[in-house]
Amino acid sequence: MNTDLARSEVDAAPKRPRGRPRKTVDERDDGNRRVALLAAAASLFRRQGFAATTTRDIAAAAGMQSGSPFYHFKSKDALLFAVMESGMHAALARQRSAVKESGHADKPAHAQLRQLVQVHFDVLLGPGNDFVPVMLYESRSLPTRQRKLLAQLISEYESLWTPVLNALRDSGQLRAPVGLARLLILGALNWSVQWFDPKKGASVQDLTDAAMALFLN
Amino acid sequence: MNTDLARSEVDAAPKRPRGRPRKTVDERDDGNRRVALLAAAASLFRRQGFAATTTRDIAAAAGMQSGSPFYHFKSKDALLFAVMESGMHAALARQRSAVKESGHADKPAHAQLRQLVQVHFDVLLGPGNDFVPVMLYESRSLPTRQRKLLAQLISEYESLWTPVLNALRDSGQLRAPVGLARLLILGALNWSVQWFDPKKGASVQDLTDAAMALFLN
DNA sequence: GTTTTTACCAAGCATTTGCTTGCTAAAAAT
DNA sequence: ATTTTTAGCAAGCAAATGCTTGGTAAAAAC
Repeated sequence: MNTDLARSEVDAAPKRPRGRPRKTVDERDDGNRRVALLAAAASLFRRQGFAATTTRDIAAAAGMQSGSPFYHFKSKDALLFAVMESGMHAALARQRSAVKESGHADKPAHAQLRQLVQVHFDVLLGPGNDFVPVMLYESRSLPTRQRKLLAQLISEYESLWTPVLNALRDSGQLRAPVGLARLLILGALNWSVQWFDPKKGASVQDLTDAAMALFLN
Repeated sequence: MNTDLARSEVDAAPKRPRGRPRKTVDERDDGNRRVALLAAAASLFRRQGFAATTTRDIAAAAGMQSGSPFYHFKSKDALLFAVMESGMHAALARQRSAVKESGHADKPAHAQLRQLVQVHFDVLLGPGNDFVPVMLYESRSLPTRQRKLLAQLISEYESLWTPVLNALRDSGQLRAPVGLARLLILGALNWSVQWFDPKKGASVQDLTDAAMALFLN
């Protein structure tokens, strides 16, 4: 019947929730429950993977009964897509504003790369940032159509890197071909999701320094 | 009752299969069916992920009925572990013999790293090499105990890289701290599983060249 | 003050899934 | 020639899973 991804996504600006409040009257707060579902799903998808996470798990983590998530999302797939899309939009926004700042003062290319790398690490490893890792590691679970929508966003994200890498290549600080260099660099960063542990020594700053030292002359 | 991982794994050297042959008498060949199951599982686990692959899928891909894989493997988990372990053993063997060759003639450190990188790419991207990618991307689906067994093998694998990286660091060709450099480099290589397409331009040689140019001065 | 909408819950249906059981025929061992 | 082992098949069970349905109390709209 309804081919939309979410049932309450028709209007872009979500209305205040008007239904039964969670516990007390003053606890209700704009779209809270939907956001709680997204966060719970992101966390579980990241830890266990999409296929190994049940909609019951997600409902329980958000303090709901097993059928209730389907009021907010049309299907489990739609929930996955919403997690990925919102993560990707947030990442794009952060990276764009960072590029604008660091590009504005006409900083050297290596400083712009450092900025891209640092924000990227933070998007992947910052506390509560499960959305982008889910996108990186679970996109094979998406139906083709939605995967294409995401590919568009990913391509926009990558296009922020290309001019900076081109400049570094021209100035001799980057010696690999730009296309492959971008894939290898992003791979090195993305893989950090597998091993990074904030309680275990290194910080995001350390990672950024090491990456810059590794990639540039 | 039986806590072994596989039912027909008690003796290390597998006997000739003596049961009903698949189609004709001359088709039976040492452990063929078990190996066929492993290959089918590896391929499906890689394409769809472990949790999204059913034991029926695997049986069908190996030309069996749905219950038959459980004659060869105690559980779906055991099948996954067998795929990973065998992939890791093969990778270790290939890398060890490569290191022995390139270390024997006292080659310079950068040539040794090139050898490591090239073999690593080949283990990940070579035709029919699904086993190691499955290990890299599905190990979260393993029970803790078996994950620890694998961690041991991974650590052996990484220990092949450390002396080479140390030499490069000492000679000034590698400027990042060795520990983080190893993680970042392996990440860059491992991520290639996500984007590499042999029909689409680059070869494993190209990748190796680009990686060397990127990581070393 | 009445009506409508929202945000769920309680129960359950249909299907899928991992795995088991009882059996069988060919091959190997004796 | 007889016995034992191997490599399955055919059928199905119990649990888990995605999702639906009918209802309901609180809040919002009128």
